[in-house]
Amino acid sequence: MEIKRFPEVEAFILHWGEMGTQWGVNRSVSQIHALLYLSDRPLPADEIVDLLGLARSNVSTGLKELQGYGIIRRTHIADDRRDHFIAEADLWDMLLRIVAERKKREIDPTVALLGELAARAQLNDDLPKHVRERIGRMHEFLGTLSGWYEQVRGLPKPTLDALMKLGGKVARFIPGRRTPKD
Amino acid sequence: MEIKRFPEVEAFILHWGEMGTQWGVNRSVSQIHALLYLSDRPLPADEIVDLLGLARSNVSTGLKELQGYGIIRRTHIADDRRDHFIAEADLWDMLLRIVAERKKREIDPTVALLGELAARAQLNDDLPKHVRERIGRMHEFLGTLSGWYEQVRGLPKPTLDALMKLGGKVARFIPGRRTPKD
DNA sequence: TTTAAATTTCAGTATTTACAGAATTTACGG
DNA sequence: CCGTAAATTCTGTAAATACTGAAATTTAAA
Repeated sequence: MEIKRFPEVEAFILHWGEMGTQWGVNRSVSQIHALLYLSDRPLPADEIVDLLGLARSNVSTGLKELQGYGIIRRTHIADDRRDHFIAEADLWDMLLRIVAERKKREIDPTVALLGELAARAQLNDDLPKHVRERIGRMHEFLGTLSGWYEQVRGLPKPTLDALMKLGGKVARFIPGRRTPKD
Repeated sequence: MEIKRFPEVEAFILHWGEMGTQWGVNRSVSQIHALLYLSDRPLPADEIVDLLGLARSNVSTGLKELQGYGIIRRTHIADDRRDHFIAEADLWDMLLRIVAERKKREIDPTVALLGELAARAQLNDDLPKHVRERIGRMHEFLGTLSGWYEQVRGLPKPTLDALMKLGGKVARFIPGRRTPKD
């Protein structure tokens, strides 16, 4: 408790906030997330307001956004009407959820659009061939990447850890590879 | 040529621009990138100005930013003083460069900061144990992820393609795995 | 139910970011 | 070198985004 008083905590929260803005996430939202990540107990909105110096309404919106990502959840504390919030503590879970949500919001619609464009491009004979080809290639690339993520997302955490450690060495196991050196 | 006249091209550029903003990239910058991606010949800044309806200054800045990412390059055309620009056509190259640059700009500094904080946290006895632990865990996680990317980035494109196709099946090859089903 | 606390929505304001146009610098051809 | 075209930097303005405080709504305990 009184977690915010420590300069290390302060620094972490400020940096996480800046980080967020660079990736198109509202600064308040990522600060709230940082605070909850470092807290070992669920915090009510009021307390977040006090600790971060934000307006209550702002915190409310931020909490909703973080719940949308699925990286914080509401809990309840005995003899307290207020909602309390706690962050996902497992970093794999956190990352996989964030990526999944951004994929859903941004990549999936993009793939869908590219699919339509590619289809329309087939019918339009005026369209230069290289345009048709490049839209098609982007469509396929993003689609493949999406499919790959869907699969990887389902792997158990220890497997993900192992794959990380393996790094570039996974290449060894690809069938029909020319040079099995690296 | 006259590439911009086609509705499919228009749609692609507009969508790519919106996409950019969602990831913290300036709309003009990503529109310029989209245009160059669809163009089969290098374009001078003037032409980009005309096609996208942006100010010359804005295009200049955007081109510099894209060069910073390493996903467009300057070329020269015979009997033309002006710089011309062409986009990386290979999508693996494009993606790997973008991720590498964002890693350099955002992740690496974060890992560095977390390292300092973790070190400072060791000395500060007042700091709650769980805070120390969580900062440390985040540090390690992002560090591992970074190292993994450095390795994967170096793999040849066909290998990357193969890994994509393999999807979750790579898990099979992890040594000492309990259940080799999926 | 009633009432009060808790939360969310909304509308106005502030801040940040993007952009255009002017001014300046750089690079090239003569 | 000199003059001109091209490119960049800079400054003020416009647009988008974030944020607050007040009002409205929801929730839950009495």
